[in-house]
Amino acid sequence: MGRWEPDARGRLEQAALALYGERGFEQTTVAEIAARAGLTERTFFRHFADKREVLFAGAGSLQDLLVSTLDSTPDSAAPIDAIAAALAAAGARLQERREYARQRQTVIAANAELQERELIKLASLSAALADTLRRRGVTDPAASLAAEAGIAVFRIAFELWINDQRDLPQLIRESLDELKAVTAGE
Amino acid sequence: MGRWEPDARGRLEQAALALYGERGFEQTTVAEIAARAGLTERTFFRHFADKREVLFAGAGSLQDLLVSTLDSTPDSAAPIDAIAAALAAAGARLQERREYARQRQTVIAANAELQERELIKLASLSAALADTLRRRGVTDPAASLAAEAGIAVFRIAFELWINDQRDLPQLIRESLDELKAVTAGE
DNA sequence: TAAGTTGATGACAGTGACTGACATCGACTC
DNA sequence: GAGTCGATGTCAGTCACTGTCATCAACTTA
Repeated sequence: MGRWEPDARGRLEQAALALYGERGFEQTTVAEIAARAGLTERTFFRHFADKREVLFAGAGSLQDLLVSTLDSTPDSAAPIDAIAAALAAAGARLQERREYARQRQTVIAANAELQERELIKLASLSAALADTLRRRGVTDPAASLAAEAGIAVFRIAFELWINDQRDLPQLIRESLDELKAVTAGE
Repeated sequence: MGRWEPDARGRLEQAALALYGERGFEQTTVAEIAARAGLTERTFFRHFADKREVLFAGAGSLQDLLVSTLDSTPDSAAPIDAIAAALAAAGARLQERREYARQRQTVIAANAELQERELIKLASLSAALADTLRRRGVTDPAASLAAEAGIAVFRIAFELWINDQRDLPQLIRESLDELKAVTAGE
């Protein structure tokens, strides 16, 4: 056995989610999280840039999945449909950890600072999707708009999924159809 | 003359924007802002909830303008078009203080924390617009989607406006047309 | 196998954002 | 003239976050 218990990072993530759920984000100190994980406050900040980031560690891999799915979508698909397909794939991945996602979302919904962090992660996803579209030859502002609209669709569908029990990829497709109906103008 | 110089809040806003522009947001302490305004740190926090909020004091009145404009739009207009009209009105107001808006946006663009705050303000705008649509009888998720899509249109148009010299309400209308083209599916 | 290196962690002091409690004092009221 | 009020100042305290140096098991290399 090593000098330390393994997976310090994972223990910190678990301890943080548990404590944020029990007492709330603001009422939890980083020192308490670290203590529950058997570590010190200083070590927490070596693994996570700040107190919020511990809830968003998985965002990077989700973004990778989104981009690679979008990249492997045939160019024949319209940009907004290609994005929706990528979002549906990401949605399927999220759905595998429904209980975790729900618990995490409850914590985020209870705190404005965490919502801010979530919004900037979604904006980062949007930027990555727009970049990928541009590499496929989609010009701006169409690329940015398709990405932003896709993220909007995802947000709406995700919110429905948290409350209902329905299939997230399906909700994403339905939300996209709603958006198409809403924007079908003049 | 009163006991204190007038408009302490306004002086704090000016001092903060100037200092954030000169040295950057992180390199500026609240004590420095207060000193430049002839006040103390404690007084800063009586006027603004935190160090970021001093840049977002005008968000409330912009939201009021948006909502009242949307409220006075005839029900015959499609939801997305009513929202675009409200956004164009808000755009016209922003355009009256172009240089201020540009300076402020430069500061925000240079700092992730400020971008987070801006995103949650936009999300709040979106929620207010969706609420207003619901009061007009638009059902969800169409109301939320129209509001989110509208905010996406606004973001894209605003970014173009900062860089170009073109008319912001016009850019908003053009971005909406782009969105309609992008989402015109199958 | 002894010596050196590495990488994750601990210990500790320091800065700055933010808060609560209390004091101050000109303006305004009666 | 006494009392109240509202904006500000003062001060002590908590906690997020950072820089620096020490520790020590595992790994490397001669």
